[in-house]
Amino acid sequence: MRQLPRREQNRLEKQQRILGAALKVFSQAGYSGASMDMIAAEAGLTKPTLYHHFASKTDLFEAMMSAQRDLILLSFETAPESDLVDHLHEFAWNYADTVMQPEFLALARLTIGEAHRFPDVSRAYQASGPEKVLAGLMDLMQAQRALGRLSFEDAELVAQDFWGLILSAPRNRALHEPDADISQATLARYIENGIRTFLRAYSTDPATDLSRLDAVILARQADQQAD
Amino acid sequence: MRQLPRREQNRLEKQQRILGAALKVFSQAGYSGASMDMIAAEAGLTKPTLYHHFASKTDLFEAMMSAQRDLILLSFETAPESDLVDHLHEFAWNYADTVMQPEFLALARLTIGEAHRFPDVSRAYQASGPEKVLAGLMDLMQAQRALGRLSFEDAELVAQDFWGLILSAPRNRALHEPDADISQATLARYIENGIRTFLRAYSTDPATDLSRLDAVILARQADQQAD
Amino acid sequence: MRQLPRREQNRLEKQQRILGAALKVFSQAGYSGASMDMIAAEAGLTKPTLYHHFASKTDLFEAMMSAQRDLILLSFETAPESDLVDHLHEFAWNYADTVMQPEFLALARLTIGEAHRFPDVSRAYQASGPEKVLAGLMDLMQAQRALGRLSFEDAELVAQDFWGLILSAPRNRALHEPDADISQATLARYIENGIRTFLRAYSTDPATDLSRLDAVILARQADQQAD
Amino acid sequence: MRQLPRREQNRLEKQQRILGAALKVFSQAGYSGASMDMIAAEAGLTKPTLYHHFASKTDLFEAMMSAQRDLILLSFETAPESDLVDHLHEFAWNYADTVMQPEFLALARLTIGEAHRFPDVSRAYQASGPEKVLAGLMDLMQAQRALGRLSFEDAELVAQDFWGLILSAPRNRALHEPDADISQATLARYIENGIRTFLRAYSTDPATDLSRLDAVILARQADQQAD
DNA sequence: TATGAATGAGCATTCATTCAT
DNA sequence: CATGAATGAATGCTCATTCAT
Repeated sequence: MRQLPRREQNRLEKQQRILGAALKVFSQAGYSGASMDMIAAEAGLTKPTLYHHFASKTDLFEAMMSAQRDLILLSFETAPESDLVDHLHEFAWNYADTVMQPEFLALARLTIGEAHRFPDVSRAYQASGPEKVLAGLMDLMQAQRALGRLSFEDAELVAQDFWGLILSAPRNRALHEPDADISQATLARYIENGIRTFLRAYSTDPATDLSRLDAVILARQADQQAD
Repeated sequence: MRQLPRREQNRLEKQQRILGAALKVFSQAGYSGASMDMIAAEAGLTKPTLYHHFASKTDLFEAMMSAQRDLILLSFETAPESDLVDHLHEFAWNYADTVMQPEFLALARLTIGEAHRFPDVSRAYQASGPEKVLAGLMDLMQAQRALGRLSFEDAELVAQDFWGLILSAPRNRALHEPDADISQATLARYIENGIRTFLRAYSTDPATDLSRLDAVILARQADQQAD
Repeated sequence: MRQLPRREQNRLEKQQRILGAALKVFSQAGYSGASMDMIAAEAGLTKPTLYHHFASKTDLFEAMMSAQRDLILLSFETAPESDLVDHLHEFAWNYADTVMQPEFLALARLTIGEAHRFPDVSRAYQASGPEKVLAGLMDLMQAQRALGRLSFEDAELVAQDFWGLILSAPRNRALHEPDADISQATLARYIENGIRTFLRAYSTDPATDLSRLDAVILARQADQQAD
Repeated sequence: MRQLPRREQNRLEKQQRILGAALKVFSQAGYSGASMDMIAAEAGLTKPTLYHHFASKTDLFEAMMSAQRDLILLSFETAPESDLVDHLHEFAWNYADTVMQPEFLALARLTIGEAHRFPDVSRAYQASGPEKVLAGLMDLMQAQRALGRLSFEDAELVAQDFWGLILSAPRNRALHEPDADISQATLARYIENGIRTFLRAYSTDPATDLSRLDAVILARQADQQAD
């Protein structure tokens, strides 16, 4: 398909390797704590070669962030489900699985920690990550309202309620405790409770939806044990 | 009351000054980006004097964090209200006013950004901040359940739902965008919506409580305009 | 006439371009301050191409200096005048116009500044510039002595007196103040005074020659205004 | 007399040592060619200590130049002589002995070579060196005119004539050839010829003055051999 | 107890030069 | 022939930390 000349391909490969090393080192040490030497060593090349590809430390940082942003965007491709509960459940887990990955959390810590130094980077990250998700959630909510399954006025607030209910607690803990890997069980506890609370507040038929939720949860548990 | 010898008092005063300077500089530049020179200059003394009081940069960082933690604890003394809605509303605003202050946010960014380097500090911060709040919220929830005003099973999850509903959205945005000062009006939008959602999900008498909420909100608005 | 194969011609053309770029960059930044990157960029080619033509930075510097020396030699072709005063006046202006050009001065500053590092280059420059001029001046002086117009013993000293009288002051200033462009009027002041002093000291008929000088000066002024 | 606290004295001593090292290294290698490491090594201390005393390379360069300028000013304290010929002779040798010293020449080469990069330094050097001398010379000339010994109109031009006659030739050669140490005999040849030419052009009684000059020259030669 | 001065190690960045293509 | 990419060695400058006073 793509037929790049070998030169160009080599170049891109190497840039990719540098960006990967930068992600790793910056994530672990922060912007100031990371040194170009560390990144070069991690990428397996010398410092001048690094500078051959990226003109400065800030440039490298911004390029790495920008590249990560593109990856984030790829991560949020939800397969839409027709049923309300299926849809919410699917969305929640899809998002949680993405966002709770260690690399993702490390990146978020980095962005937050360097927000003062790189306000633009931080804003851009926010725009292409969380705000993108919010937009997806709003679509979901409005679709379900159109089907008569949800009842609300302000789609944005509803979307944010949903996010806050399912993920804010574990993500906050994960942000502050880098070593604590939060188990799938713990995650399930928050997510399932969050959906339940959400349904009680917004569903037009909470009783049916809550028992449907129990079924979906059981199905998922069975699925997991099969693996 | 205080009967410290003048020597000791001087010493404490100076330490306080150093810790203040450290907070300011670390918040703005991060741990690695901050230099002992900057902190000494900000505190108006020389570097060796700094080292006389704190043995190393890490020590100073940890001492500053510890001191801040104590201040955080002081901040969360809620005046309990008898009525459910009053109580939730009071709690939400009390907490929001504390937690959304610029210095508080800067500190949170710092903790999160340095979580890799100082896992203990970060965990301790978490324990004395958010977890303390959570405990308070759980008490509140259980008291209201005892009065028959709320209906739920797991107090911890309910407390976390409440927190996620009222503050996760604006706090997240504030963490990523250090310059965006979030207006009281915006904050009110999230908080009021959060309480409403919460009542719909957990109140034993949502209709009454929601109209009570409207009244409380109006009262607050009147209060604000009086100032 | 020129029957070089096109290859060779191309090669020489490129070398010329490199030498021009080197002159410009070295003049502005000095030897150490200039980088091969800057020179390559100025010449519009890549570094390895540069190294293909010149084996090292020192080589390039020396080649450039050598080339400039050849240009200097071309510059001093005086049209001899029969009359003493005409001859001195002509010579003085011819020389001044050459030597006070910005590029010439920049080159002189470069040679002097790098005299420690490149003593041979500096000596060679001296030999093909100033010493060449001095030789020409000595011829002039001896010719005029043969005609009975000048009276002296040591031709070299007389030649040097002449040079010191007409140009040492403005050239010294120009060497130290690269931005001060010395006007034609200022130059005229020094040159005319220098010739006058010279005639008073060495002419066999000062009165006649001095009034002749006034006439020549007026003629020149008229000439200038005609342009 | 001077009673500086030992601290301050130590500090000044060390600064002096640094400035001396800077003079040496900058003179030999030029501004760009000199490194802070070389200067620190020459001064017998470490780089950070250097930076403790001078905030940057440019600062150090400028401070060194400024210090040298002060030394230059000290060098030109002529003991005035009553007789015209004595006075000129005395002045010429006093000036030549100062200006032809190797360190002085090295500094002049440095200033000229870096004139592009440090125009202010170069101008300041010019102002406190050559222009100071010129002013002294003008005073001398005017005093002698008042005594009826010289005849001229423009004192500045006369002063510059004198300078150009006695020193421009050897100084120019010395600037371009750092290794060629110009002998006292050579210097004498230029100086004595220069004064002679000057007297022929400006003295009101050239015959008397020229024979007086011969006497002065012989006296000097006798003096030299006595040493 | 507080300070000015010192230092070894490290930092981002650049340089002259070389090599595979 | 010309180029993009690579590198070892500096370069200017800063840092956390220590010591003499």
